[in-house]
Amino acid sequence: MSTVVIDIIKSISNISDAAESELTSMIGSKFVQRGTYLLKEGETCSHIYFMQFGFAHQFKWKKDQKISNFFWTNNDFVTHMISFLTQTPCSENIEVLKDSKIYALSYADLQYMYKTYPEFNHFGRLMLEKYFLEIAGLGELSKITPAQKRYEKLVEQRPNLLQLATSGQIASYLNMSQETLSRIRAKRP
Amino acid sequence: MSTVVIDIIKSISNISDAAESELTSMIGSKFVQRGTYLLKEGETCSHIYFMQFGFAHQFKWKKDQKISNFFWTNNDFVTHMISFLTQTPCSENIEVLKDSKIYALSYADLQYMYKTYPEFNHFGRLMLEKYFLEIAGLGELSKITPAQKRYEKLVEQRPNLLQLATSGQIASYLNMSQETLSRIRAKRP
DNA sequence: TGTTTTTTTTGATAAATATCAAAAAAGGTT
DNA sequence: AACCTTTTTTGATATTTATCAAAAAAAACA
Repeated sequence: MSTVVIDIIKSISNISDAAESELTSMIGSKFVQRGTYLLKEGETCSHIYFMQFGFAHQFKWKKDQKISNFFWTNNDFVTHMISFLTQTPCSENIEVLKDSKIYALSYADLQYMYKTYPEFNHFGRLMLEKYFLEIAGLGELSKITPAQKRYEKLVEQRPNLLQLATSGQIASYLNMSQETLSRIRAKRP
Repeated sequence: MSTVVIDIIKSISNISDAAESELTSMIGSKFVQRGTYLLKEGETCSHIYFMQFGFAHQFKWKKDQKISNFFWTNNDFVTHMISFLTQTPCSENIEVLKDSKIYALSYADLQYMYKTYPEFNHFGRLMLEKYFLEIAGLGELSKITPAQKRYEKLVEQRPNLLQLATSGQIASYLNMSQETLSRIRAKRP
């Protein structure tokens, strides 16, 4: 019995039949609806998720507004990596924004896999590399000034985000008010 | 013959004698002087460095000014991780800011180690985790507004940086002009 | 110690962007 | 289609911060 996520894992790294069998029993798949929280601020991130399809973001409350930090979509590994690695509480939320199919692996199970099947560290390393590249270039983006260049960079680097996120989410991600984003978009159609 | 960096690696992960012996012959140590570039924009990052002691930053040119993105100091792994992982050119520079002692491991040698000694992936995973935590929270920091809160957060999160970096470097890191930083500092002594 | 050079601070002004408020447009619902 | 709700746009103003210029302070050097 092979799930999509096991196939993904096997495409990243060879694992033994024994490891595959254990993993299969550990990894739960589920459909999650828009609006579901995978993580709330104050909690310690207990799982790493693989998003087969869907859309989610990490955000922080600022007054009564959600400020998006990252977005994840098809074939992304989703987690609050700092909280997950250090097993300490985080101050962000992860919310599913479109109905999604995800697979979940708990921190404890992952540690068990590393310990029991040392060769699984190869997968762990590559997963971390993939996650790293997913979220890379974020610090860079928010430093660009003025606001218009920030938007242009986003259009260049993550055009698909423009289809998936609302303009309020994009504005918060780009660290500008919704009105400023609207004005930037009005300028060059 | 054991160097400091081999001891560090062994403290992170057990490696076999054969792996240790090969590693020792691969890893070159050197004293690098203030002003030395470990990476220049346009280049592909070929090495991962371990900084035994010293101080370095990653920066980008903006007009004729250096804008700092990260800082590294004692016991940090230093590299342009995106360029290193993808082996593609980067648009940033890594410059040593204080005389430092570093150890260098090339991308090719690291890949050889992963391939020849699969258990070395355990170290690779933990090194990546450590690097990840070093640079974490950057995207977050630069989104905070107003400028004063950004500074306060830095004081709280990386107080040692205030001793190591010049105020021009800190201002560029916090995405504000040197004058603004000066005014913020004048307010609360 | 005095002199030069660099860095930091201060002041005045300009530019970018946020905020508030209202109008317009777009989407949903019956 | 008509109505309601939400989102987006537009306008006016206020605030934040950058920029430019000069003074003051600190550091480097003779």
